[in-house]
Amino acid sequence: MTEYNHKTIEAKWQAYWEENKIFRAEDFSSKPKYYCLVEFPYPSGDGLHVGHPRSYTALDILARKKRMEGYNVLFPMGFDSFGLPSENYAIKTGIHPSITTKKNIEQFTNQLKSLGFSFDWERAVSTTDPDYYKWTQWIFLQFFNKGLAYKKEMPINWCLSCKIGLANEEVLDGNCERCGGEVEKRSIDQWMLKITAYADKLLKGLEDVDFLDRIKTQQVNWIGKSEGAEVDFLIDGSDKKIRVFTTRPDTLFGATFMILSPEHDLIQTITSDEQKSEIEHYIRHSARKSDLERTELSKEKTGVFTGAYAINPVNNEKIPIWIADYVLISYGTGAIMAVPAHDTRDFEFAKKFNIAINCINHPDEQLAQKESINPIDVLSGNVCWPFEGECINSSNNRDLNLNGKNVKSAVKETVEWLEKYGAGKHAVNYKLRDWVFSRQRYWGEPIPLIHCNSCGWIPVPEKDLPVVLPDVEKYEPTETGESPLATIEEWVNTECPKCGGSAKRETDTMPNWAGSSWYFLRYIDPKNNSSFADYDKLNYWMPVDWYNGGMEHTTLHLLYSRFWNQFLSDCGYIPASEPYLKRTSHGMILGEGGEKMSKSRGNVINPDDVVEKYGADVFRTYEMFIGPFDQSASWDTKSISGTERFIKRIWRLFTHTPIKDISLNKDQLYQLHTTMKKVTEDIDSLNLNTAISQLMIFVNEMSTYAVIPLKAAETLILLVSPFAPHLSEELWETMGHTSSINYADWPKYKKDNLVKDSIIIVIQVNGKLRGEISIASDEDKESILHLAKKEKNVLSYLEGKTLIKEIYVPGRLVNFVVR
RNA sequence: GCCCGGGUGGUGAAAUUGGUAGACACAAGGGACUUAAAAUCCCUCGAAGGUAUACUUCGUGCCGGUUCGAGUCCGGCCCCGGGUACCA
Repeated sequence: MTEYNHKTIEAKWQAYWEENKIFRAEDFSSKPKYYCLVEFPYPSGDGLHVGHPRSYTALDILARKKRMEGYNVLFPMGFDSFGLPSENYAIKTGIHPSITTKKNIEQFTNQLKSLGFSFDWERAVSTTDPDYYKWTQWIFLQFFNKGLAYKKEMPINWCLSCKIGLANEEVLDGNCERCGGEVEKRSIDQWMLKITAYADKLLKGLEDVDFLDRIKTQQVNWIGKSEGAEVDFLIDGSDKKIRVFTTRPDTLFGATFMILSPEHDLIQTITSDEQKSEIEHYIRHSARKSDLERTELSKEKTGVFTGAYAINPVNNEKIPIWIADYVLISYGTGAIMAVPAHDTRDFEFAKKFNIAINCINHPDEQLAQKESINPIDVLSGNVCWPFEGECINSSNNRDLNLNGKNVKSAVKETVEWLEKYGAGKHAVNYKLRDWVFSRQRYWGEPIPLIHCNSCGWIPVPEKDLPVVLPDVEKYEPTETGESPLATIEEWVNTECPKCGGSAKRETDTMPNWAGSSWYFLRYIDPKNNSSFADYDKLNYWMPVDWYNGGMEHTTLHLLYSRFWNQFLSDCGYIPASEPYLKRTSHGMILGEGGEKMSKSRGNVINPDDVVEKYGADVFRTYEMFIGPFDQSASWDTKSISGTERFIKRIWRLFTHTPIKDISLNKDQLYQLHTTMKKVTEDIDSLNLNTAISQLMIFVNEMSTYAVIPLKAAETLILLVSPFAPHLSEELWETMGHTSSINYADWPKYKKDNLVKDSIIIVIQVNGKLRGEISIASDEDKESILHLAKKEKNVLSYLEGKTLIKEIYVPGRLVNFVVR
């Protein structure tokens, strides 16, 4: 037998798998289905990063094991190929993004194939493929038809020197990423998707799925549901009202002023003449502030008095109305009632501008002590108390008396009172905002709408989809901030599908998030021309059983794709409302120094080099052995030799030691079945580092055998096969098997074999280790205690002492408590 | 500030969820084979004391607690990483 040569072995089996379509997922198979999903990559010009295979290898291992366990596994791969780098490259070089994209996809495909992943390549999709984005556009039209897509004026990041709209990730520290120039906010009409209509459903859906807790928490926080009340304040000397949202209606008696956001539309109406110029100045000033400044300068509160007063509905007191930019137009109603005694931000503001602070909530004594706050200071208005307490000074002569009540019941009672007097109502608010779905860019899916002056916005008829991206010569957005598509007159000018009159196409394109919001559905039926995917096939495959991806996608991508799935499910196109049963996230692979890999740091590891030198099997095993899957890990070139030795040791074991069909002794059975159990369970929980270490233990053990029992050899190779599939296929074949190891039965351990003849019992005296004894595994408690007491070192600790207690933990230890 | 993770040898990490802390590896040191090197194999490897592979003490970020027994549970604190940011 020759030396281990990864190049010939890996090439041989990769070709075999492809020719024999070993990993093809079969629609409607009678086997139970299992849908394994990894996030598809953006095919960047840099090629595959060593971080990509971490997720792919882990789920590949799972997929391979599931196949061996008799599942019909769907494990697909595709490309999220719309993206800024291709477009920026086109702006620089004039090379069409589709050419760059095609080239990059080819490179990625080759790289992925060289790693031996068991993807069903026949189902590969690419979001830039018109056959794919036809359905992205179609889904958008479903949103439009259901009234969930609407146009609204929204700010974009505008680079003053490039004259181009920038994505948020292209703005670095308030400046343009490529020219370093100044970036300002500019408002333009943009398409929005009403994800807020699904806020509750997205929240509720989390109850039924198995996501890592921290992922659930992130989703919950992002949606940010808060309950409270909307309260109307009359404006003194006007018929207008200011509506505010508050989570603490119980503090209404402590409201001593109001604040409108600088963008609030009542400002012009209510501002007094003498305050007008100051107000206008403040509005202009805060509009010019970038997002960065708003947050950086967040410490110091600013604001201006409008000259107007509002009437507090619970006590009819006149309170001043201010404007301040710490109140955001995008949250709630863009206006607040300020209760400085019980809100830290309002407290800061009141202190700075000398506004009254009325304490109406007596701190809970215990809590106050914990927070080291003296209630006296709160009562006098010197310290803010935003926590739990008891209402004081909170009653009026119209049946509202909150005094003595805690926060919860006071909130309830106030809301009831407000509703009775028509001054407010129970309300719910979300941090989640509607999704800005327009980009003024070339390289994205065209939004399939046509604007007609007489009919308004009309969808492109389904038969005319996809609206294909036309060729352009220049990829830069225009002087006006419109998409480069706007300059192609023959494309823009079209007929109204409804009245036949002249009309114009929408020139905005969709964001990068669009294509990835439903790709897991297209894998199920990637060639379908009449619908995005066949219902029966969806019914067979969905939901995804296990979805793994990066932690960086656990808010937006996860939320967006759940939203699309829920929506399509509500429309009756998909059976299940939640797309993913289980979601995990892997940690990043960092450079050797523990820093992020980047060209500028010069610490980038190219997976091709590793495969060339060590082979795919070593690379895969190394990445799984590197550390706990959900935590980040630093690449360590030296450590690869550990897994390299492991792989080569298996090869040598099979090629240099005789393998005979002899039975295993009791100890060998114990070792084998312990390994079967550990590896099986560890793959199921993706604890792949410990699965590998158990395999190493077993291989080390087998190296001491003079003759290897056939059963042990076969079982080992089956257990290793998901990790090192090429090596395993090769050895499986040399052992005389004629069919692929991929469909061999996964080994099942027997409990009977997990017992050893003799075991070691540890003996402690007062909790300290003093000795150990070897006993038969069925030895009874009495004789174990008896033997333990006789152990010579233990004896010296028992002599002259009184035995108070004997503790026996079966199969583990004995502890004598003495005095 | 808030919400998550995490802190264990020189290094990456294990630890059956309260029961021998450091499995499995890397690095290091020593040895075997070899003309030599690579590869391979064997031994040592938390710290201190001790001739010792006897044994003892200390040791899982820090302080305290619960327990026969704590890396693991409870209370308080410090540091590191990620997410988020005036959300009323």
